[in-house]
Amino acid sequence: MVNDPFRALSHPIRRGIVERLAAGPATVGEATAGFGVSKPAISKHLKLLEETGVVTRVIEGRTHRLSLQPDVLSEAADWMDHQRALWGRLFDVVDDYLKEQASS
Amino acid sequence: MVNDPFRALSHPIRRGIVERLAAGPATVGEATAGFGVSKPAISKHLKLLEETGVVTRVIEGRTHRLSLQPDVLSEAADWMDHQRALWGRLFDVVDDYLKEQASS
DNA sequence: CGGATCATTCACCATATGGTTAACAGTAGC
DNA sequence: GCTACTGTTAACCATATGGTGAATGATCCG
Repeated sequence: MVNDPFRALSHPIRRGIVERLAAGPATVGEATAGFGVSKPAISKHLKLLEETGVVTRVIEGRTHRLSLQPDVLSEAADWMDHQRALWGRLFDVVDDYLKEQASS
Repeated sequence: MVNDPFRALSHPIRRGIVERLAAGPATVGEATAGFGVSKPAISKHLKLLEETGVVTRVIEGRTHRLSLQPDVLSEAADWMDHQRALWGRLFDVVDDYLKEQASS
């Protein structure tokens, strides 16, 4: 995981931004309104989202248009799916283990 | 997202631990061998995994048995799935947008 | 030109994260 | 009891993260 999308998603404000961009591209103002932090704070979150490749930016005049980069997020989604497939079989294993403990 | 599983997954060593525990419960030694960091470093990662609820620990004699807590990871997996469902429709939107730009 | 708007960078601060070595605590086994 | 083993805690350090107010850059519009 070169770009570490999980690092990008490890802060609630950044997840909020991703949620809004999942509905389609938006400007910085649109994508980040109402988080209750200052603009420099927002700028830093956007910088990290860009560095990790989760978001791309196109400057249009004085506004910046942000877009989600699905490929990078898919890395994270795929990893999660893979793990879930494995731990799905785990419920039984844990069950067995607990029963074994209870009977000993 | 109270326990912030994404925070737990934001470090490669912690993801490595989760990957191993996805195959079933293991002791600290088993789950964390070969990461090339000291034992205190491992202890800290485990502490965070426990605090976020991703991993639970049962002390058995002098070893600690670690287990994955699927519910907490499911929160993250579900969020990712939800976002993916949304951004899946986005490919077309982005396509349209790029075409519009190219033709203007 | 001059002001309003969108957003960033600068300088600064506090806390979190990630790592180390050394010491400690508990358990197992001879 | 003593030693080996499993793992944590303590003390420390460097860097990253997350926030602020003030200043700056760039564009749009009257």
